[in-house]
Amino acid sequence: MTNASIIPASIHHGIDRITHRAFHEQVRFVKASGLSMPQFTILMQLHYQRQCGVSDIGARMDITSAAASQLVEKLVQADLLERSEDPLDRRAKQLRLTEKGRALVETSQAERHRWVNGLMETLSPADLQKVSAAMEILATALQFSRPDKLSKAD
Amino acid sequence: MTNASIIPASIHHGIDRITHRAFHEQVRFVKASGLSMPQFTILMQLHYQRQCGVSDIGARMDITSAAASQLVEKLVQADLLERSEDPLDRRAKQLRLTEKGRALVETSQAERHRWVNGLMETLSPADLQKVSAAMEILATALQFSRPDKLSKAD
DNA sequence: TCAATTGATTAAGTTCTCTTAACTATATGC
DNA sequence: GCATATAGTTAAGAGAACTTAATCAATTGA
Repeated sequence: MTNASIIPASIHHGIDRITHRAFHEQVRFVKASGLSMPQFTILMQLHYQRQCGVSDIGARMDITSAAASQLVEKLVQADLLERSEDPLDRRAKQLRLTEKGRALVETSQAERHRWVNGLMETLSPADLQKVSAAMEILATALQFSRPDKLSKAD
Repeated sequence: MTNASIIPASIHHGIDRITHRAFHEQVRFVKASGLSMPQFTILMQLHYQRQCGVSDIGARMDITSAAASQLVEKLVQADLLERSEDPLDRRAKQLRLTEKGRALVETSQAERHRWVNGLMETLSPADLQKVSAAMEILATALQFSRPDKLSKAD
């Protein structure tokens, strides 16, 4: 660790507000889409993970694989997820977004980008540049820190 | 608007990843706290809004006031919300966080700050400084843009 | 003053998530 | 080869969040 205990409060405050806003918009979008939050969460996980099995879903969402299986079933029915047999282990299933699923995720991102743009347009070019640089730094850091893949804890 | 249509994609990408991570951690925290997401959403709304009525909750969450009333009731039972009569309009109720409610929200923020700190500690002091400056800019912008208060649309 | 509106609650019923338990099929290891 | 573990599904039922409809009390306004 390069610098411990000197993290400026401004960072916490900024992340708090971004989270609050993003969360609110996300909930609205999902509700409008007709999906439930858990269903949408699965789509997002697969967007960032490309592919995984049913029990991976359960592990990440802290629910049983039975519950995960039921949620997945609905998404498959809705043609948002593709569920195929893993050729290397025929017990397992490979889950992926369908074209329609991918499109929905992209729409949700586009919605987010819309209000982000509204925010950015209020900034001076200099501030915009600063925010852009910082975001690149953050995105890179998040890329490496991700507890995304799979934390096989317990 | 000072600058339209030239918003760098890096900003979108960064916000996307922050949102994804923050969302995941938030869901885990709420689940562990024993509350449901809608319940926790109300606590967060009151954290940022200090006080509001039952139907304000419904409006913001896109649910009927009947539903809002039921959710509020549970939070009052759990001693997380205080519900008192509005002296200026005795039909209305004033909702506020109790001390316990405030503490829970603060714990959720502390949890977020924990992983944010973990991320920040991987950065060089120079990058940390850049992120800090950008976050101040963003927090300020969000303060002014907020659709938080009440959008009395339709 | 009295009708219409508004804020909130309650009741009844629907839908969805999630759990446990039982089951199927495949894989692994002695 | 056979026992055991693993991936996933299904069924039954509990619990939560919603909705609509009915109700009550307080406010507004013509």
